[in-house]
Amino acid sequence: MKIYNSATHTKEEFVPADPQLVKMYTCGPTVYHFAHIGNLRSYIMEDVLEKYLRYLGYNVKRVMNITDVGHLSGDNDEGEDKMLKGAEREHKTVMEIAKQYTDAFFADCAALNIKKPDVVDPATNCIPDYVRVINKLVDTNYAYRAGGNVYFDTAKLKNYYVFNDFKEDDLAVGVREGVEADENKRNKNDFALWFTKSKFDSQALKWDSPWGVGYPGWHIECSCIAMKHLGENVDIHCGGIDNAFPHHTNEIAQSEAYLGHKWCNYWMHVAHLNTSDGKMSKSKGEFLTVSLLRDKGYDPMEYRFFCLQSHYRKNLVFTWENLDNAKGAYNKLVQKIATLNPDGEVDEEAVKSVREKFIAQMDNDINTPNGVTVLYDILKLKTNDATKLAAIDDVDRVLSLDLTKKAAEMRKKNASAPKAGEFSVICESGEADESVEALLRERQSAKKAKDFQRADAIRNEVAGMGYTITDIPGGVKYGK
RNA sequence: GGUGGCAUAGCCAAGUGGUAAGGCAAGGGUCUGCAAAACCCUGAUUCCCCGGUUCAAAUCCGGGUGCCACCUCCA
Repeated sequence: MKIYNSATHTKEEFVPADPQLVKMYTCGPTVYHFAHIGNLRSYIMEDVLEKYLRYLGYNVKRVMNITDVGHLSGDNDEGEDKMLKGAEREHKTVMEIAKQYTDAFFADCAALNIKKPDVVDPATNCIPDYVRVINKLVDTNYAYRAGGNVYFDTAKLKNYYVFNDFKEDDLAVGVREGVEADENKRNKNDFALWFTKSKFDSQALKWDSPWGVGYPGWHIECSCIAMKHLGENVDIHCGGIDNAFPHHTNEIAQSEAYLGHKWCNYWMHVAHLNTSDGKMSKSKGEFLTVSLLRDKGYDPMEYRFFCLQSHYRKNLVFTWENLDNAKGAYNKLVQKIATLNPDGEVDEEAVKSVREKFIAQMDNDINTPNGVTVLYDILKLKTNDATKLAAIDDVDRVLSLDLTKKAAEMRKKNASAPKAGEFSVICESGEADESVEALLRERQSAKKAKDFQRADAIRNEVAGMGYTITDIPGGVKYGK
């Protein structure tokens, strides 16, 4: 498999250090609020990567952190910790907030068929690891104490800027308003490993350490949690593109300074889901969550399909119109699959050749748009339906779009349809409505009597109530 | 200001030197009392612009233009 490695800016053949086991690390969410669907885009694409590696026969150990400490809040920064801010907003403790939104995050993931990583570890669970690593960094002079805090000295590294060709002098500090340079830092991009004093003193969770009571910096979390569960090297580290600098850059700096050797071989960064006016955020515009999508009548699978139709390294613009486009395409696809007859013998050779085609596409830097196209190729195949269904199931182990499951549901719904000789009224979605059904029966009588004016009038009336109706052989379907 | 990325039909989107996949929408047809659904058919002389390399460029090179991201935290 070839994958684009942000660290080298090229597509490279993926070769794990241990051919039997891929060690994968993913930056997890900060659990101070619900995830928005842009956050979830990254996790969907990383889920595809993980499942694809398994599909290829690798064992995968995937680790994810949960950030529940030590995170500055974003815009409107008044010097508060994000977690604390969430707690104040909802009149709960920080730990309650962490639990609530961790659960909400994994519920969203489940709805989107994102597999839970093999190991999930909250940052607050790993304090001794941070202390051990920071201690060594201080001993080896990679870190220094200043103003009560411990900082990493980026000048000690030959190649600090891994992902971007930055020159330190050109970097603007405090590009946005309200951010002041930290006087304690020796170099512009030195970062805190441990705080005992910061511009805000309201941090709720604090721990004892050799440098005083305080809490860890954000970057040290991921390095230590990765080392705790994956050992001294990581094959592939994933995250949103916004994390490349400084977060991942800092992870590399501290990990390699601590270990004394190369730490992670491949870096996968997922581009952003934007709205028409830029980066999606929780505070700007509509707060787009999985539950909002559901409230608006979208199935989470439709959103997953929307994401898969686009390449992970390309910005994707979210508009309701674009989502409708994906919704239509997804449902049309399921509908086609629902017409396939599952009885019959599977042609294993044909499934194998579909598999090869799918691998050829996905091997090229996880090309999911082409992976999805394979589904359409399958439907056009000159083979029996059972074979097509088997091929779809095989590919869907990676895409996880619940295709045959949804198709079976649809088939079942259609099976409850009209019995011969009588006229059936079938409610497709929403609550069955007696008055609508009576109207539809009246429409049928009108049609029989060739009173089409009356029949159309009834259709308009029912449409006015928010229903769409579809005539089918022997009956009529209606739904919201 | 610096750095990185992107620019392909109404929309989503693949394609990294050999003459523009796929999907959605739209239009036409079949079917239907009319619709809807389903099925069939129809799309870019051209890939942001201008130069260059080459027998051959959407693909490579140079120069523009536009958009996005990062440089406080963010997926």
